[in-house]
Amino acid sequence: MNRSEILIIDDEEQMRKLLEITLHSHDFNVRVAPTAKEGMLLAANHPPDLILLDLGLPDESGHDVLKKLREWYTKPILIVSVQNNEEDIVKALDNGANDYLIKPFRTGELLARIRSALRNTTFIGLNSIAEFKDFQVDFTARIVTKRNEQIKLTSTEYSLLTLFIQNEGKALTHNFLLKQIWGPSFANESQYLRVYVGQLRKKIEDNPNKPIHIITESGVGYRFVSGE
Amino acid sequence: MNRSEILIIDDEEQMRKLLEITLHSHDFNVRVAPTAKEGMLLAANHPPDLILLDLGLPDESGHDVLKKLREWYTKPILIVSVQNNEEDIVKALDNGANDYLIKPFRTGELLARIRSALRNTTFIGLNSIAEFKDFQVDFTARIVTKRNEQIKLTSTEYSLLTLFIQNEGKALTHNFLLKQIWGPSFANESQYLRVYVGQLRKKIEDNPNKPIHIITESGVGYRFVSGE
DNA sequence: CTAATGTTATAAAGATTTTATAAAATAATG
DNA sequence: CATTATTTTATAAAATCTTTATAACATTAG
Repeated sequence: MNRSEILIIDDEEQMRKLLEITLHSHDFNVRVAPTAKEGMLLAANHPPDLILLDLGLPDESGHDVLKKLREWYTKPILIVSVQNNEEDIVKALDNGANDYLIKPFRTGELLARIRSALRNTTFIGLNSIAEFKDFQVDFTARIVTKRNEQIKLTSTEYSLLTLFIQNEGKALTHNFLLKQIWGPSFANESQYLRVYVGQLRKKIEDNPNKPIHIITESGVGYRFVSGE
Repeated sequence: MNRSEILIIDDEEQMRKLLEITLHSHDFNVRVAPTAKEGMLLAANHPPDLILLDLGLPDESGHDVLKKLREWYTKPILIVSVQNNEEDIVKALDNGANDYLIKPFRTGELLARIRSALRNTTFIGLNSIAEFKDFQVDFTARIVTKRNEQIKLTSTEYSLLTLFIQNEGKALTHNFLLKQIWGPSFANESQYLRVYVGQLRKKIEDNPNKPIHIITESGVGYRFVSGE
């Protein structure tokens, strides 16, 4: 349940298949795109937890795709490329890539680098658990517990909660939350947020009518506070 | 200036020198340690912003050093090793290393990977706060505090206060304030301003009748002064 | 000094926007 | 196909913003 989503943007049929099978067998949900255009569209409409990006795409330079993604996408992007020259590597890393792997790569290493990158965004540690007065979140196991009872969150609810916890104390605008969870094209769908904040409150707040964790900032957005 | 500090733990004299010179010439502050023991001591006494760790140390396995460091050290650790086998790489990454470079490496790539690793951690927790004698504003969290009590401002009130603070000391005309907050078509609605200045004063001034921060400039507008 | 005029302050009523919630319709998943 | 999740719609409630009314204050002319 609640697997991390990975988007693969690569034009080689064989490579896509290999990656898809490998990742799927290691408990990731996988989406694939053979072109820059499709990749960016998929990312925008359904932001994944991590993107594997090939530099050699048929319709657009991978470097450009990287730049465009980084205008709004904040989670890890790993480059997977046959290019083994320093110029490409440095350029990609400086444009916001989190890692750069050269094809052909070792499967185990790829998986380890993916785990490492995912860990760094939730960044609290190797076995990270966020604890609050009345509930806790185990980021590595993706499990939310309230008073020792496990709570079932849908993947959207879980992403939203994670985003809130990562920005504890800060007021987050509707715009920001929508872009991060649903993608840039959903920036005006405030109603989505209301529905999901409501569902989250129902699940994690003792009294959903008087929330102590997810506070509404009228006209602005929401703020997560740990409470204590 | 504020350069990032990097700790190098490597037993090869030549490698240490090379890294030290390279990093120093790229505006990093560098400390070096030739052994695991010295490295961990240095890290503990003077935590750097990033650690470059060689796996082949004379006194202790690099993997063990990594594990021990990760018990408390949360910033990036980059492995630099001659070992090019998958087992070592996967083990290091899963033990909390942020990256793994194989010697000999390309200098430009190393620097780019260091920049990348630093980028992913440094943006956490740089918040700008404006402090005044009796109240303060945290712009990143959007929190206004008065004598340690949090104050609730509506979004218009907050915008107005922000605008005042940004132009501290200057007399701001009605026209300017109205245009900035409500837009150019509201330039004549001075009454709006009176209402909102009144509400702001009630919330941030000790004595709203004798304001010390938001001063009326009759016939002109208002002036925000820090007061001390 | 007093009245007249222009400016500012404050409370409160009315209008609008924003938010919460349930529930139905649609889509995705296994 | 059955189940679960997401999107969409509808409506009630809450919060905020706008507008009005009135009072207070200051300045200047007579």
